[in-house]
Parts: sequence; structure tokens; C-alpha cells
Amino acid sequence: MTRIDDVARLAGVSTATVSRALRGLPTVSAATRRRVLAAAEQLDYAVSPSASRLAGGRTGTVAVVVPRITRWFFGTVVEAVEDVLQQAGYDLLLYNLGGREQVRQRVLGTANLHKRVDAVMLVATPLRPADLTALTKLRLPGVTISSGTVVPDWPCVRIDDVGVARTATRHLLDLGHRRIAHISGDPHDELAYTTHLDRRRGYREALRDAGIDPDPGLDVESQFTISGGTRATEELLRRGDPPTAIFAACDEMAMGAMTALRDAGLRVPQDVSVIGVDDHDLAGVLGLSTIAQSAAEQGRLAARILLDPLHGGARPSSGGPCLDTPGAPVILPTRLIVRESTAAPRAH
Amino acid sequence: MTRIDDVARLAGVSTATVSRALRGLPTVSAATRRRVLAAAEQLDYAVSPSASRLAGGRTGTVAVVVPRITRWFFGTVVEAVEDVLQQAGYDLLLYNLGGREQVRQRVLGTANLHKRVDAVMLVATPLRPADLTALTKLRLPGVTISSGTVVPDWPCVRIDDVGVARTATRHLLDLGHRRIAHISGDPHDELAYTTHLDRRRGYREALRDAGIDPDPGLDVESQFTISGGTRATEELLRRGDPPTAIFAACDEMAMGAMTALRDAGLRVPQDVSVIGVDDHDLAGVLGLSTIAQSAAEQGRLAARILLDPLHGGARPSSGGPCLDTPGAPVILPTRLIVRESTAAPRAH
DNA sequence: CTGAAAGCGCTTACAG
DNA sequence: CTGAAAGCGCTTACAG
Repeated sequence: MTRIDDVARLAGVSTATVSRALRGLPTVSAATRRRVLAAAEQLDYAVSPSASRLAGGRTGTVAVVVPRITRWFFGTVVEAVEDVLQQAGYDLLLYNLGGREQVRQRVLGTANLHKRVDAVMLVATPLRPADLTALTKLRLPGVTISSGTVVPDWPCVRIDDVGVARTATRHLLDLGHRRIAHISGDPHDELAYTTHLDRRRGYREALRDAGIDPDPGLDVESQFTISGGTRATEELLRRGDPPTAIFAACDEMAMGAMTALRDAGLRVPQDVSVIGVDDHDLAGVLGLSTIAQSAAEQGRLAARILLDPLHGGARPSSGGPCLDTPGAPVILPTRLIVRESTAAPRAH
Repeated sequence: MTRIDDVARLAGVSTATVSRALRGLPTVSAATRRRVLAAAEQLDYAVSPSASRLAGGRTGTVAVVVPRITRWFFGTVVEAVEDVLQQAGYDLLLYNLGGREQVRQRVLGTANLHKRVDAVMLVATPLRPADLTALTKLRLPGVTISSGTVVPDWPCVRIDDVGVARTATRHLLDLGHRRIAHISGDPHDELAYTTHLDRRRGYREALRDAGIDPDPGLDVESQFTISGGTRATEELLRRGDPPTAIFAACDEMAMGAMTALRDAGLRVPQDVSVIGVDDHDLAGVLGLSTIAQSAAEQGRLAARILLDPLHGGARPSSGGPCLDTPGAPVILPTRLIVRESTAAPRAH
């Protein structure tokens, strides 16, 4: 392969000048730059990332850590992030935790990341105190999406999970429901996702505001997946005296709930109303009412926030929306979408 | 950060020995290895990938190129691939083409990949003749999944797309359908995905075998997405004299079709039967009949095939299943799953 | 605006 | 089994 010396020789300049010209540094005359670019083009030259990184001390790489790339929210976030990084010339190193504890250790626990990437994006990834300490010691820039754990000095892009849950629950209350169940993630998990906790809190607050005491028998914990929603709903039905409505903590759980209800001979929404959170690609297909959030927008925004300081730009302080309070999370909007899965309960 | 010299000093050996010990090379005495590992551990040492790559000439990185990470098949493939690569200590560099032509150029057209990765995995990514030439010149090892374009010397993992389409169509024929529509990808696209073409071919073959002449009016081209399926079905209905069954080239299109049918006041399967291909996570929820394929298995197998030669292992020749003919694609099995979306047409 | 030279932190023949 | 030394291909002060 052609090296920088080849380009330098052909262009009649030093390798230092080639390096500067190719990176678009301002300290190169227009004429020289033209010659260098032409030479590089002619030789089909591409810089060696390894050499460039070793010499320059920057990796041009961002680590993106997600729980499961196959879930709607994470796939959509990664697609948006990849787009922004790609345009900025950054490589995207994908870490899919997939519930594998050893992977979490390898990714977060060592100096692994430090020498491998310039910055880290943690998507809905909760950290143990020990992980957090290790990560903080690396002094890497980073950003979090959808909380998980708050990392000091890292911006956070998210939605108002408590508010989302309140809106969903209130929608069911407004329709006349009183026995409203909630299916969500497992708070007993050692690494509790704050998303689950916040949505449960909003659900309870909305009930209390309506004068209803939350019934623990209507609150089932499971996983944030389709089958998790199915299992939670089956459990709910097993307990007898079924609810007239279910608020699922995400659309995938809501879809699982719809399956379980159908299999149990119950109709949606005639027998049981169902509402989720996300506005998943298939929510429309299934006629699922939901609280919509834009995963793509969260990914895009987080990627831009991450890249900005890397390019020497100041961290956005007052220009952008919602960034007025440095250190405060950037909260993106959500909205209720009413489809066919929610209706008034049948009169008894 | 600690460097290799620090470890060498603490262990009382040379940096060469540290390098060998840490990589598990056999030419290190057990006692020395123990000392080196202890020192590295104590100093929380992690090798610098940039330096290691530059000196060693290997990147420890695999590029994975997918059309759209948000589609079920690709997300599932990537998750499986990431698992195998992670375990083998490889980094996964994600390229999500997303239909952006400039990205395709940047990824494939230059020497970009050559210095950046040890190997390439192309998932359902068709190549222009010029791209193929450029890629071949790089002499990088690689593997393809789900065809796209056959790259010389690269193994290919896939399913029998023609057979899949024949099975789906025959299922509808067996139920008594005669007016069977097909919705699929756009063959006029400059970069035609062979998947589309093969599935269309199997559809036509099955019809002809049953003595039916394929009706071009029942064959609509669109995109491999939910909304693509919706649009294709709307077009189909606009043409009048609707079919009694639709074979969609993938489950996402089938789901879009179900939406369009519902919105048009048609019931599935009473008015129109629908069958797809994939066994998407939500196929069960929607009661969608389909031809199941394992995206995860394809990803896992392709990743293993790719890694094997990189570790000095010979390319699997006779041991594995379906690998008896070197150069021939590895064909993974598929199977018909009948759910509620397909039934006999109503008697007229 | 440009170049000579040092140095980034490893791995790899080579020699022993 | 181990070490001294060269070299991987760039970028970066430094000097001009």
C-alpha cells in the first residue's frame, strides 16, 4: 500500500506537509494543498488509522454501548448515532451488552476503553458503583441516553419518564378506567434501570392524583421485551379479577400483552385496554395507543453533543434548546397517540 | 497511562517478553508469564490498540456492513455477530449504509477498509462492478450473508430464497388460492438485491408449476419495510379485482400489507390471506404465517467462518455441515410456520 | 507557509 | 526461553 512518503515524493513536499494538507489544516498554501490532494488521489492513498492514532493520540472512534441492539429503541438510536458519527468521520465501535455480565466487565471495568476510543455513549446502561468509579477515573468524555446511571460531567439526553407514565395512566383514567394494571421491568434486578422505576412512579402518582390507591396485585414485573410482556400479562390474569386496562412500560411489552390477552380470549380494547410507550414501528400496525418518543432524535442529539467538544467546540451552553442549565439533562418531548387499543371500559 | 515498559520494569523482564506473555504466546516460561500477568494486573495495564496494530500489522477489527440496522433481519444478525467477535476479542466496526450512496462510496470505494480492518462482513449488500473490483483488489478476507453480490473467494452464508418463495406460494396454492399477489423489492433499482429477485422467481415458478400464468398486475414492487408493504398493498387494491392472497417478500412487508388491508376494510384471512418470510419477533403477535429463517444462526456461522482463517485455522472444508463443496454457499434451513393469517379463500 | 527530526507504544525477526 | 534493536506510518513541536 501507498504510504505518506509516496505522496510526499510525488507532490514534492515533506510528509509533515502532506499530513497537514490532508487534514485540512489552515497552515498550508492553496497551491501546495492542491498538489498534495492530487498526488494522494492519484496514488489512491488512505491514511493508516493505526499510525495516525498512535502519533496523534486520538482514535477517531466512539464506543456506543447498548443493552440490546435488537430492541426497537436501541436499534433506532444506533442508526441515528451512526449517521452523525459517519458524517463527522468517526468510527462507531458497537458494544451490545446482551445481558452478559462478563462483557460488561470487559467493556467498562478495565482500561480497555481508554486507549480504544475518544468518547463513550452509554445508552440506558446502568452502572455499578465500582464501574462508575472506574469509568470516572478514565476521564473520558461521554454522554448518556435514557439515563441508566448519571455519570458526573457527562451530558444526558432523555425523556421525562415520570411524565410519560403519568400521561399514559391519565389517558386510561380519563376513559373511565379504575382498575389499571402496570407491567414493567424488574426493580429487584441488581442493575435497576431507572427508566423502569420512573415509569412505575409516574403510574402510581397518576393513580393517587385520581384518588386511587395503587394495588400491588396489579403491578407485575418482567422484562422489557415482547415475551416479557406476554409473561407479565399471563401472571396478571392468573391472579384473577383482571384489570380493565394495562399500561405497559414500553410498546414491546404492550405487544406481548396483546398476544397474551388474545390467547386468553379477551378482546382489546373491549375487554381490556392497552397502552405502551415508544411509538414502535409496528404500533400503528397493531393499532396500539402509546406515548411517542423519538429514539432517532435522542441519538442524533446525543451524538452531536458528544462530538462538539472533541472538535474544540465549546460544550453548548445557552444556544440550544433545553441546554440552559449546564449539567441538567436534555429532555426531549413526547406525545400521546390514541389508536384502537384504548377505549372506555364496558359498563358493568 | 501505564505503558508496556512499566510492566516490564515491574516484572523484571524486557518489553518483548511482556508482549509475548500477555498475548499467550507459547514461548514464555510459566514462571515468567505469571510474573508478567501479575505486574500487568497490578498496574491495571491495557495494551494500546493503536500501537499494537501499527507494530503488528493486524487491527483486531472486523467491519460489518448492513443496509439498515433497524430492520429485523439485520439487527438480529449484528447481535449474533457481535457476540462471536466479542468473545474472540475482536472489535466490531459498524457501517449502516441506510441507502446513503456517499456512505457506500466511502466504505467500499477507497483504501479506507484496507488499513482499518482485518476482515469484512457484507450483509445483503449488493456491489457495483466498480465496487467489486476495488474490494477484490484489497485482498481482504471477507464473508457475505444473504448474498447481495458474490465476492470471489469469500464464503457466503444464506438461505434458499427461491425455495422459500416456492414454499410460501405453494402453501397458498394448497389452501385453494389462485389469485396470489406478490409484493417485493424494486428490481429496477440499480443495485438490485438478489434476495428480491430470487423470491420473485420462486413465486413465479410455484405458480407455473400449478398451471397458473403469473399476472404482472398482481406483482407490485416497493421497499422491504413496513411502509413499503403498506404502499404496495394500497397500489394492489387500487388496481381493482383484488387477490385472495398475498405473498410478501419479508415479514415487515407482510405487516404493512395487513395494515393496508385492515384500513381498506378487508379482513385477514377471511378476505385476503397473507404470508411473509422471516419469522420476525412480532409475527407471532400478529398471527402472521411465514417461512422462518434464523438470522442469528446466519450471523453466528458467518462470524465463525470469518474468524477461523484469521487465527491461522484452515478454512473449514469437510467438517462442518453444508461446507462440503468449497466455494459453494452455506445454505441454512427454513420452515413454514402456519398461523392465523392464511386460510382457504371463501367460496364464491 | 514548510521541513527535519523526534517520538507515539507496541511487535518482530534476529541472535543467543 | 529471553533480550536488544529496528521498525510499523504517521503527527507534532520546533526552527526557520
